[in-house]
Formats: sequence, structure tokens, C-alpha cells
Amino acid sequence: MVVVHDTDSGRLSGRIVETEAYPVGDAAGHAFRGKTPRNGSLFLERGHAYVYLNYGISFLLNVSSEARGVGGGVLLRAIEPLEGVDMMAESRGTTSFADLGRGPGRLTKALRIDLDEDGLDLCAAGPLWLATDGHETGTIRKSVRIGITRDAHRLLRFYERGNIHVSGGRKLRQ
DNA sequence: AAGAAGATTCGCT
DNA sequence: GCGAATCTTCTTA
Repeated sequence: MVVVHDTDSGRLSGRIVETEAYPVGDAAGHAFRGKTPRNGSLFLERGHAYVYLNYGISFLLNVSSEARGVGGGVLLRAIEPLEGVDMMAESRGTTSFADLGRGPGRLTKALRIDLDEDGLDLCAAGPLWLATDGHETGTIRKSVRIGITRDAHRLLRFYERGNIHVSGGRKLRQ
């Protein structure tokens, strides 16, 4: 699908090409130890945005995936930029097309997403929403998740094979 | 109350 | 390839 952010300066959008699942009962998930001031949005009805500040540096965007009151979600790790590429380059401070949305923190910076978007319903009318994709979908592959230690063996990372916007090195894109 | 780890990125070597 | 930047949560005293 496509993530769309309608801002005062224009529309930003990108096709999701890499995700990671953090299901119920997964020790690596933020909801594993219950609700906190930060992760409350993970417990909203499936389809809501959970945005948080990671390592004190980068905002990361998730989509809640369970019934209201149950914590679980999907991390968006990379997008292929579609609309608003110039604005994205300005936000990211680079003109390298492949790098604009390559990585979970870069993705939010390109789309200008921060705590203002936390808790928004992505399946309703609003500034941030998910659109269906008219593009052809390539082969979807799976692997272990990146940057975690708990439940590290689970194959819960999904990405489009060979896509240059997928994060990690060459191997992690094949 | 203090320290360490964590779903990362960037600049420098 | 390595370390810094820097906020939230968890662990240990």
C-alpha cells in the first residue's frame, strides 16, 4: 500500500516496500510489557498510527494491528517515494533518490511525520492515511528483523526483493 | 536513584 | 567500520 501525508506544503506519499511485524506476545515488541505513556497508540483499533522517538534521534512509524485494547503493530521500514519528492529531499538534506525513504527513521523524516501524527486513524479521512497501490508488486521475501535481540530468530521482516529503497546492505535486499 | 539497553542515523576514518 | 547524539523504559541497588 501507499502511505500518504497531506501537509500544508503539499502531498507526500510513498509505496511501502519493507515492514516488520511485532505481534502479540513478541518479546521485541513495545507492547509486550503493557501500556506506557509512549506506546498507547499500539493499543488502538487496528489501522492507527503509533509514532515514537527511537534512540532519542529518529521517529519511527507503526500501524497498530489488533483489536482495541490489545497491543501489536507493524513497523514501516522503507518507502519508495512517489509524490512530493522535492519536499522529501529538502527534509532529508539529500538528493539521493534511493536514500530518501530507505530506513525507518529516514522514512518519517521524508514524510514529515513526528509525534503530531501519533494516534491518527490511517483508515479514515485525515492528513495521514493509507491508499491502495496501483503499481505492480514484486516478489515478497522475509528475513529476521533488524536491530533487535529478543525473539531475534523470528522471520517477521518482509520486503520487496531487489528494491533499491529497502534498508540494509545488498544481502538484506535480495 | 542511577545506569544500561534500545525497532537508528550521520559523520569521520 | 566506529562512535556520538539523546529520549524512554527497564534493571538493579
